[in-house]
Amino acid sequence: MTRVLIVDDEPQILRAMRINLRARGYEVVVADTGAGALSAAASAVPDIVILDLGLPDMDGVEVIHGLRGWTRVPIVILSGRAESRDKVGALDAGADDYITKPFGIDELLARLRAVARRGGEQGASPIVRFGRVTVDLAAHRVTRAWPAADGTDGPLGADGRVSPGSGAGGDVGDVGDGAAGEERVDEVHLTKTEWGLLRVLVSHPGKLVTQRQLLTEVWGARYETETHYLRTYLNRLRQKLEDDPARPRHLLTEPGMGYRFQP
Amino acid sequence: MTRVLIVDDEPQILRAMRINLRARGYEVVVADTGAGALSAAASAVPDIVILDLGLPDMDGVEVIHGLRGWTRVPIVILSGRAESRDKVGALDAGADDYITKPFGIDELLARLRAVARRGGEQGASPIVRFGRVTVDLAAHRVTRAWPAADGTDGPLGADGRVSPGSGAGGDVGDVGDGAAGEERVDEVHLTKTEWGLLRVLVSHPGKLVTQRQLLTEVWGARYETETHYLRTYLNRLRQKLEDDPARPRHLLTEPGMGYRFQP
DNA sequence: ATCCTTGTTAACGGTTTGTTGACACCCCCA
DNA sequence: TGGGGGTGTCAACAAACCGTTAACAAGGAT
Repeated sequence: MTRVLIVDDEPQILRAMRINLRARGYEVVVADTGAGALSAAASAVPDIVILDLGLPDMDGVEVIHGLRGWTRVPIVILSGRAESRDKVGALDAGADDYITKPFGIDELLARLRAVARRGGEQGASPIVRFGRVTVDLAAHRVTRAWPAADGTDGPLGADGRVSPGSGAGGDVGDVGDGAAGEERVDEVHLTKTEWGLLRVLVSHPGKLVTQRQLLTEVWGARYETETHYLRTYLNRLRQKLEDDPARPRHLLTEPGMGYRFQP
Repeated sequence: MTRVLIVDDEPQILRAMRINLRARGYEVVVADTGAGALSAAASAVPDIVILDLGLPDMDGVEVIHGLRGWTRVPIVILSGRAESRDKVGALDAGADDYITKPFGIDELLARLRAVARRGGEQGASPIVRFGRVTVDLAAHRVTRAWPAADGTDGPLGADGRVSPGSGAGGDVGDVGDGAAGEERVDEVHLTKTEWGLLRVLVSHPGKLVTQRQLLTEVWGARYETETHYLRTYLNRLRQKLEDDPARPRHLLTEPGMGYRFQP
């Protein structure tokens, strides 16, 4: 879900936009000062920032500079001033679009889609690595490197049996050629549910995620009590991703509370 | 130097903008029709396109679609129409910004800098190759090379029967002459829908594309649930493009999630 | 020691997907 | 105006996949 930070000092505008954007499926975070905007952008890490230029504590261009110092998040300016000088200043400071009030909500939404579209395509795709596993959240792709030292280990267990859920039509195939001393990199095929679970966990690196949160985000609110799903699927993920599934090092259990992804 | 393609049918505007942009250090290419814009974009490969919506030969949104079919070059719309409906249509078709006339040249230049700032980082080759297939996104053309080793194989199966979905009036004809040791290269004819599907997939190489995204981009938002279209058309594409359509290596299914183009 | 939570494995069956074929529509052409 | 090839849409069936469930083992806490 796209997360939008709205920065405006007029409560009624803030409220109207929050309602509108939430109704369109955006996740909304708000701030009503420039300083609040900068700290909210750092903590909430929004996908888009909507910034009103007429803030009480800071000049709008200063806010843009403050953001651009460390992030390339798309910034859409809302302003009552339609003068060319203001637009040029804001755009050259690093804003991506400039809309003058009054504006239509449809136009705002279309412009948000436009900047989000561009913003989403570029930039380092969010890649998470742990152990020998690489998770590409944008491409929905998981790869796992296997040591080639002994040459025989790999997706096939020591007993030669195909481990359940790996191989068997799911894997695309080896990328490496298996030559001695080289690493083999295999695609790890995850089902929709497995992927959803892994996504939630790696999105909160190092943090404890409660069972309830996992169940609602992956299965839906009605599954809040089906904790055995978590056990089954954590087991599957560990089988596919952990070097020693019986002694997980990255997908950890916090008994009585939930699970934790340890990078 | 940044190359800008200006598309407008009013000579005086064309002239004024050419002078202004050249004075600012831009290289300027012009076109005064939609068709001319598409061919100029393909041959001149501009860094930015400035597009007037009121062209005589094509609807502006069609031009945007024609460009977005193969390139992500930033598109800035100029239009006399300020209605929300026009803006939304153009932006959702893939435009990056929308400026209503009359406009200040300073604002235009600032918006060009804003889109160029982001656009310069990407840019993909309009030609995609995988296996024996070459996809030219700019020319809307797909070719497939056949091994000439045994001399008899090709679009005709070993039993002499025309393989379903290829050939059968679709192929334009052999380009190669079939001499021993040479490769034969055949045009692969794709229908509009097939092309749209392939375009979306190869535009996101290696990434998973959800069923919803494919359906909305190729068929439209109202077809979001018609997943059987995807199955039918993926089958057709595999028949035409995969060496072994039953075991696709490049047009892959991710069960429950979507499809992936694997270069 | 016993109970509760968690881990592990296997199997069933519904759902999704692949595949084929039929049919209506449209445009071009005679 | 009628015919025919090409295309989009839809239905039906087979096959593969994966969510769900069950059963039991293991570990830890009270």
